[in-house]
Amino acid sequence: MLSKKTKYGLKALGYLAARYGDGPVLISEIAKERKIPIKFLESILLQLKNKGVLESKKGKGGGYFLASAPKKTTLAVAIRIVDGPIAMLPCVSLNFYQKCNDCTESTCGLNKVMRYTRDATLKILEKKTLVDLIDDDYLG
Amino acid sequence: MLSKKTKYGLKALGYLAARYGDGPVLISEIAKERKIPIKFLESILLQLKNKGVLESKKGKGGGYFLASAPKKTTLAVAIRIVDGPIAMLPCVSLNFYQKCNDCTESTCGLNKVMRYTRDATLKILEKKTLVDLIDDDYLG
DNA sequence: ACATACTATACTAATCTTATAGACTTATAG
DNA sequence: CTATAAGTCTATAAGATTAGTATAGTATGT
Repeated sequence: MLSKKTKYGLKALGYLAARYGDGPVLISEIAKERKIPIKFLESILLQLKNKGVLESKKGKGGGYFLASAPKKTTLAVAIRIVDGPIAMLPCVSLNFYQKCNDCTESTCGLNKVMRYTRDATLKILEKKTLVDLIDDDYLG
Repeated sequence: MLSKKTKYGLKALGYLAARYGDGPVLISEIAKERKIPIKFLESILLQLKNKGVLESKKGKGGGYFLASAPKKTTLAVAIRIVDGPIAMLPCVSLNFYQKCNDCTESTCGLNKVMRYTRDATLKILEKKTLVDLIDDDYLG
């Protein structure tokens, strides 16, 4: 399961994707519209900014906005920033790999199945982008 | 990510699948062979027994063994018992569903993507069984 | 009886999750 | 040039979960 933090992050990204091109959006607006605790949201957005997905503008008229077009950021990238590994086990993670110290990966049945599952998941999450997070009822 | 507990559980199931038909297998043997803390493993096996995946025999000559042929138990079933939901969000979980209180699921972009991802994952985990957990180097 | 082996309950330390609070910095409007 | 809006940074903390340990109990086979 994704953490609530990650869910909040994705919700916020969806909102910013829908508002892409409108200039900076207030944290408070996102928090209110998506029902996310504002202080919690602040740290999530900051994290996404530090990783280059978002940009921000300080001061009056400031806020957050996507660093690039919504279709440029995949969900795999977004999830990895906030949640960490996408794979079900460290020993099959591409970006957060950690060696199994209790088995031989080349012969491990579990490893094989989990690699297979990871590939299926990534096939989707690396194709889907922030565009796909925009709600159906959004009227821009 | 799956919890270590779940990984241990799957490892143990893989071991018992390889030993299917051999009669009861000692917890201590599984623990040693798969390098799992024995007391922790005990609770995992018990949980799998209570859910009908395993059976046990007490006393001398006792131990754990699969309740049915390895191919009869899917990984989806095993994972749900030890780890809980397979889906990435409660609002798209089939077995552990919880309503989203902050959005309308029918129009939510995130919901749609996560349902799609869940389906891809389940397509695999409901087809793969304990047979697939048997290590390549197992010589029965 | 006695050793073996699973069962049950309780406990704990560490970590992660989900926040909240407050001081600080920067930028714009007027 | 200053008041104020708005993001940034640091610290704190309750609560839940994870990963494991300890201890005593119950059933079984010889």
